[in-house]
Amino acid sequence: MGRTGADKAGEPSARAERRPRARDIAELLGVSETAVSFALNGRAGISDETRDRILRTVAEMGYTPNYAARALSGGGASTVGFVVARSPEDVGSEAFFLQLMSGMQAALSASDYGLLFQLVPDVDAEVAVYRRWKAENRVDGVVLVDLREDDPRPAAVAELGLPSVLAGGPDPSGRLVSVAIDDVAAVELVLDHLVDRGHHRLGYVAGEPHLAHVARRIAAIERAAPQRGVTVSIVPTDFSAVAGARAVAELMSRPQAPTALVFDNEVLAISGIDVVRALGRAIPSEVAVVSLEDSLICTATRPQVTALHRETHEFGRVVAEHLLAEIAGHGSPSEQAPLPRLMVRGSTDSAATIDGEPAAG
Amino acid sequence: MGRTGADKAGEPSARAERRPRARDIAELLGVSETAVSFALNGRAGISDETRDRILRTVAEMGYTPNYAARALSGGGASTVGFVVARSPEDVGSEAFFLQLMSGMQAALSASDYGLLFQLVPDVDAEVAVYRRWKAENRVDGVVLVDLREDDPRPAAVAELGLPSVLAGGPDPSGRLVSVAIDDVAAVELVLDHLVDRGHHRLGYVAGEPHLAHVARRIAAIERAAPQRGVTVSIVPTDFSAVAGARAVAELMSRPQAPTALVFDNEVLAISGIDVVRALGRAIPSEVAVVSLEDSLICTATRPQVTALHRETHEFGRVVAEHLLAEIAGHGSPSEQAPLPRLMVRGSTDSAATIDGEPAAG
DNA sequence: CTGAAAGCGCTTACAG
DNA sequence: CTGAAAGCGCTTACAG
Repeated sequence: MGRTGADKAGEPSARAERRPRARDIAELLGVSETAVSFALNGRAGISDETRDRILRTVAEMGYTPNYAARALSGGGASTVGFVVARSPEDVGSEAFFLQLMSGMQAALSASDYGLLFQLVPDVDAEVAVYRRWKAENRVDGVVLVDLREDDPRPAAVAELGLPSVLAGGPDPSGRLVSVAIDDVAAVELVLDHLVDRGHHRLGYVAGEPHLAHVARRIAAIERAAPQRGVTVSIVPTDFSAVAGARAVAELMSRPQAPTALVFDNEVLAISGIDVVRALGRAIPSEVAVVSLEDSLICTATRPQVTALHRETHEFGRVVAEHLLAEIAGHGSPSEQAPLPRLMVRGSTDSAATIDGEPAAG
Repeated sequence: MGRTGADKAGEPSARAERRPRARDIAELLGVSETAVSFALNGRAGISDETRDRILRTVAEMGYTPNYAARALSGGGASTVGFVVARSPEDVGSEAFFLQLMSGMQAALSASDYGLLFQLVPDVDAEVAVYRRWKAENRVDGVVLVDLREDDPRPAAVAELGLPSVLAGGPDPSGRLVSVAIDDVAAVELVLDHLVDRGHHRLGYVAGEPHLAHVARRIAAIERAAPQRGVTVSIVPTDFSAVAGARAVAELMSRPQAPTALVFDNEVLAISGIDVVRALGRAIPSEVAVVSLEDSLICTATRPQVTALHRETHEFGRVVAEHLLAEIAGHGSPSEQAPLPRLMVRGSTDSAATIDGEPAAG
């Protein structure tokens, strides 16, 4: 290997830029390898002066420890894992995941952490991945999403002793540290907006109710609607466009049909809008439409769709920072994500301007 | 560590499910650790019978080698790297990346490979990541996307000896193995469709021309249009909605305004459509619209947007398989991705049905 | 506070 | 064809 191998193979240059090792730093400074390791990992047992000298040299030489050696000897893996249990199609339609990952990156690369990504069919496979990663010391922690009822993951990561943060909590069992989303306040924002515009009969086309956040939204809307003198009919779906269309057809055929429809996400919303149109009802004058998720899709329709907008990139950054704190052992308390903003567009307000167009049109 | 540590800490169970090591297999079978390693890595030097016995036991026990130990001792890292050099916003709007990754996963997890993902601001940062990954033996290979002119990456991965595959080639320099996209045929598909519908004056709102695939599309359209008696005006943009709107405004103000507009992607298309509408031109009767990328966005507009549709998930799977072959040392020849299909929708054909709605409407 | 030594679990020359 | 040994670059008891 190393020199000999490189020379034999006639590689680029004789003084091939071999990375410095901890031992090189130690020899250079006349200290032990142990001292270098202690300095790097913030352990007690060396003088402040020695620590400073070492850290300064490390910074100068741009030394970073070999991750494989660390992982093998029980140190950290400098890697965070992110597993998503969805079918490829479901995942692909959600810009959410990529934005979340890119936000996580912002925090992770600042700390020289890598992000190991995996897509699996279900949460049991997800747990199996965690088990393997833990056994191999392959990741230092994981980010969880899409918590559902009877979810095996909180117990699994606890048993494995795998640091983790739930993106989009809270965890009802209270076991997971989370960056939570205040679905109650978010739903109230939507209701107030609709009540303002004179709506008192709502239809809510929900997602899969065994997902924790869907259940929370349903509970929130059931609680907030009566307080505002609003009646609401809730139809759960599997998030598919077909189910969304069917739900709207059913809602609109009722004797007291709703005057406003709230959709769990924008895919449901666009398929619902088609049905409303096919029934000959005008948007927003006869039926108002709101999506609880925002994306470019909401601005592609005419009228554009009023939607709750989250700063997902920032959300991801905060999640990753919590995880890093968790990994470092400073337990970070659960936190609330900033409240989403309601982007008021033409589907609830005919006076709204089209995004990206000058007010004059 | 190990037993002692676990016992002291009072962990779950005395017979904590310690993973088997290569040595355990060797002892069980009465062979040397070397033999196990050779069997696992398909190296010559052991009898077929020994190899079979080892492999059978390995399968029975579900043994997988510790990745960190392998990486440290110069074996593979069982990991593939994927770096995207874009701003977080640009990446988030492209379902393409997530679908590509999910397709790659399909091939990778079948071979127990992980996917290390990183987002960086530019290709120079990307090269720096490759350099570090290579020095640490952290990945066995990488997937490249978004090749541009004067791209430093082909030379860099070659110099580093880092196996790599270009998703969406070909590489004009011919250095990279690629899964290429036949932009010529794709563009011809679009032109034929438009000529069929009687269009002879085209406007092409292109992306950034220093991206290789954009340059290829521009060249293809410049070549194919005259062959069909079509004139085409090309306006490059930076892919932003604002630039798209400006391009359309400019094109439509020309004395001989185009009767059909082709957009490099759907984000450009939806902002272009707004401008066409604002000018009072009807789609598709006065101006036809085609997007060279498809997504849910194209089905959210009215009329829906005719678009070239790729099987990105399958594309990702093929890319990953090429990379695995590359890593294994069986150089895999470059390949062509299957031709995209043209999804004919209302923006070019008023008789087209709306996706997801029964023909009756 | 410091240093020499063992160990993590593999791979790979090298000698039989 | 096989086995004993060194080495990858760290971390961490353990003895000074």
